[in-house]
Amino acid sequence: MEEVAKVAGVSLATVSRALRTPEAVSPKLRTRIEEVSRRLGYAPNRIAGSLAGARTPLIGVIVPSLTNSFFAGTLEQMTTLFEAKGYQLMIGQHGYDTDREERIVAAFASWNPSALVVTGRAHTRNTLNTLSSSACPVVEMWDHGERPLDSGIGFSNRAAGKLAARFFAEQGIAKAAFVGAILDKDDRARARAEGFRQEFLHLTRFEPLIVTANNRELGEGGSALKRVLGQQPETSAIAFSGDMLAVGAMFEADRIGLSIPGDLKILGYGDLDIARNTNPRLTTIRPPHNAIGEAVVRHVLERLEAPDTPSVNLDLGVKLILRETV
Amino acid sequence: MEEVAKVAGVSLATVSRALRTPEAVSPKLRTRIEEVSRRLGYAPNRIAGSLAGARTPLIGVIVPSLTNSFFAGTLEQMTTLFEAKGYQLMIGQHGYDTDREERIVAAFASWNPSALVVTGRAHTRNTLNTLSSSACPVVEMWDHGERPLDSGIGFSNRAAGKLAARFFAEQGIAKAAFVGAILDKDDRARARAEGFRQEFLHLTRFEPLIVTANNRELGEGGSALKRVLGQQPETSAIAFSGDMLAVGAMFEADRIGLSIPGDLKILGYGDLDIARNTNPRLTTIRPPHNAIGEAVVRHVLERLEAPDTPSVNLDLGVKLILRETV
DNA sequence: CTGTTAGCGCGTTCAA
DNA sequence: TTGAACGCGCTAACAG
Repeated sequence: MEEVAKVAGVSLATVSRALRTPEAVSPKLRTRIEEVSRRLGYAPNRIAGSLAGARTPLIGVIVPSLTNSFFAGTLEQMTTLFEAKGYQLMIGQHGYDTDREERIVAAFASWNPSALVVTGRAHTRNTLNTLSSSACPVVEMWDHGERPLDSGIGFSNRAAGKLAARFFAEQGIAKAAFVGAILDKDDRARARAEGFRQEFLHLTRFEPLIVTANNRELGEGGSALKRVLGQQPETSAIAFSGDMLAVGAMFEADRIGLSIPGDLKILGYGDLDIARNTNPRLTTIRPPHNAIGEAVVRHVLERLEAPDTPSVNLDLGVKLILRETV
Repeated sequence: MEEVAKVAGVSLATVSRALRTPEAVSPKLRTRIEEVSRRLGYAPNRIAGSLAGARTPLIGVIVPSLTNSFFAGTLEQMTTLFEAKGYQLMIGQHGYDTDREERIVAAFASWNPSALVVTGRAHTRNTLNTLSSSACPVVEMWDHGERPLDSGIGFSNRAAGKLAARFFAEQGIAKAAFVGAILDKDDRARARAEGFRQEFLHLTRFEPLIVTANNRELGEGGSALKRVLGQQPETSAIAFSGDMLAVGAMFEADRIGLSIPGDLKILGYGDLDIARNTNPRLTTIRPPHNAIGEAVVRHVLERLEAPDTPSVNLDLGVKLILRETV
């Protein structure tokens, strides 16, 4: 910056102003400075800028997994939208480990970002402390519940589970099952499983079978199907915690000669691209993935532009996408 | 920090040392300072630390897309490995737009990170300038070619395309096609397409049909199949630039009553989880996804620990995974 | 091993 | 509209 100032024949302060708040500098100086700094390939040091300015154009976002297409989609969307406003995303990933989340939140907070976005509502006490003592807007996304720490934008996973149960119950199904990936770690999947169980029991008086899959990938769907059929052979409908598991089960059903939906009804969750293309096409529950990303960005930007904007707590709801597997 | 120093009865420098280089402080002071800073909930300001220390525990990684499972996988792996060494990933995503890449690289460089990792070998002149004038190790990953800017870790996509062509040619196929997603933007897919075309022509004297898909998703695989069959009805083998497209084509083939591999042979690329589970199981080419992530991390850490470590240019190769669709 | 001191590169007052 | 000066919070020399 010193060099730019020297070449342009102005002071450091003027260079800073020309680049940061151009309207506060006379047009001729401004263009000269801009020209010089371009010619010299000057790139301001953001570290110094942030230290002096006490604000960082950084937004911390923490998700459980980058390979989960929901979070990847939300992140891709948020990256693009925030980038357009000059903010940079710091992305963290904790693999459904709340202790790791704690460390990541602490690390992010120490960059004092403009906003912090975390996934879900289950955090350690320390995470909560760090989050609430950081002087920026905090959004808990992908989950809806009472009293978020600051703002909450998501939907009720429990309600999504209930929706599935109600749908099965209305079809007169008695023997149902829910297959969920890593239910011990993924609170959202667990909430869906619990909602399903509770509502199905309530409506039909039958206890559904709950089976845990070891991951959310296709192959596990096939083995989970075998386990379900082993434990409860008369099962006539299965809800899955993810479309990939459901599709894996469809492939397996095909292999063992089970027809869908005749012999077995299958309900997915996620409405991934694949759900529209299987044979038969997969009936599934669609979470508001895009709406979440957009709402988070919109809300954060509002808070940043008008700091007195109040927090929100939004339930964006889910939708049943009726296709051919039920 | 001042408060911690006061309460612990030491100077600022000692607090800094106790937290940064504990071995340089006497055990009793160290424990006292650690205890006080924990009690006070002191979190060092990384911005200030980086400005003073002239090093940032930040590694910039730029990929074309977060929703592409390859990059997501590599990122997930790199996040975990780097985090264990105290580095934080800054993740950028440019959507196959080199101008956007240019802006992201510039933004990242201005945080002066410990290392910069970009995807591929095609960059704008400005990107190249920024990259080479940044004082940190630079890795171009996922692509292999001559003379990387600094280090290169990947494989030859052209060779992957040739492998597919050779495989088809050996089966005595005359009418083949290559379906690639957004070939106009994705240089790696284009390199595979070109390698395929060149080698197939060379070995069989037949020009293969090259078809561009609009995205890399399943639905497009189905429509691409229809287009291929429309333009070249006798096609007996198709290579795809991604497994998802291939699976979409398999679903569509099923719908129109084409048997695989009898009527049509299908070759994927990626060896995603789904490839092991379709009926029939998908024959595919596996890029060294995990090896890339590991090699990048290992190399960067070496360079960071021993700055005189030389650059590398690694070709990690691909592998044909023989299953049932060819 | 510990304290004192001098910046790191910039944004932002305050005067001019 | 511009320039001089200060300080953001910390680390790294240096001296003790």
